[in-house]
Amino acid sequence: MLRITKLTDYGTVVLAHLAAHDGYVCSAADVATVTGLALPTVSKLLKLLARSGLVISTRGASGGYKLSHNPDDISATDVIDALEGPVAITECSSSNSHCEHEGVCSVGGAWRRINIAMRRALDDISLTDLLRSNSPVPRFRFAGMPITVENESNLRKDCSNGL
Amino acid sequence: MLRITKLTDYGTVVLAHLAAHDGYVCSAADVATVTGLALPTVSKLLKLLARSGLVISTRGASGGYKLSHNPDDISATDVIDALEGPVAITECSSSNSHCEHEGVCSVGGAWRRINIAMRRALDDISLTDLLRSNSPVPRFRFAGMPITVENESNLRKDCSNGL
DNA sequence: ATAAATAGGACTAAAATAGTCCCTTATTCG
DNA sequence: CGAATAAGGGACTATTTTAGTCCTATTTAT
Repeated sequence: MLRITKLTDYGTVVLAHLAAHDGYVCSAADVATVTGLALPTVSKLLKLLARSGLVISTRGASGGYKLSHNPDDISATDVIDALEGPVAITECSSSNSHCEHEGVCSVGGAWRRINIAMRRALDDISLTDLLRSNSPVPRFRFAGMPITVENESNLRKDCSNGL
Repeated sequence: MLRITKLTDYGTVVLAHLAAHDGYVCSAADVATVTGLALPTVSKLLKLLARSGLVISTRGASGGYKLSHNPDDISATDVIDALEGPVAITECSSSNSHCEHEGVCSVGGAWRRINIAMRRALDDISLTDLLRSNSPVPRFRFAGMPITVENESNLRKDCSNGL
């Protein structure tokens, strides 16, 4: 569970390479050679990353990619969203799906709430954090269920935003 | 991303039913009828939950299932582990797999560390929390990267334990 | 004995992921 | 200008994971 896809993992490697060459454009071929990943895969990754604005592309000869922001300003959530799209933790949690068991479901979106909370936690992890090799295990503290209940409209807004 | 499977979601519904009938054994058929889930599916879920010790089964006529512990003492991690098995956040993060890109991987298990941290956070969420309907979005605080680096043997222990 | 249950596993179908390839468009450089 | 380089977009296949069903064996109450 809580699995990120291989592609996201590779994506982080690719971003790491760009971060290491801050400011300089690198072609997909360069990245593939250095990272040892297959070119078509790197190509696909960079296209996705470019589309979501994490990297800036330059077309044509001597073109390539570079990070659009400082690694400190790219969050783990950004990377995941770019490469896995807005996916929900459960079927029912995506805003426009309707669960056939809604009538009898006694879970009531608990997992969805957890997912929202996790995403918020991941917002605070930057690409820099991800790259700091041998960094220790981060700490997420479960700060409990707040007293104030967020109203449903807030939840939905979160969901449509890619939870 | 961070998706739990449908089965885990259903599993929570099933556990909710058992929690609501605390102490009494319920047959898979009962649970299926009340929850509206298909019997074969409920059956499969309960078998898995029994195998991992979350529920206790009684065989034979008038047999069935009941929770093995108080809902307060069953964590979200328990449920996930029971139904999805020890799955790693990335390929490389499972202890006995070897990543073909290890030599050039500059990510160095960052996602794995995040996964470990998340699991720890989920340890603090109980089945009771999950069932409290309309409960607010929980809060996980990213408490940062600790100064003290956990040594590798500790990490491995965590991993083999299903990270 | 018989009926009611779980245990275990095999099996099929559906969905998500991974990975590759082809063609188009833009840009540089000779 | 034209050739080479590189990204953009999308289609497509294969693989893996997940979902869901079914069959047979075993256990236990009546």
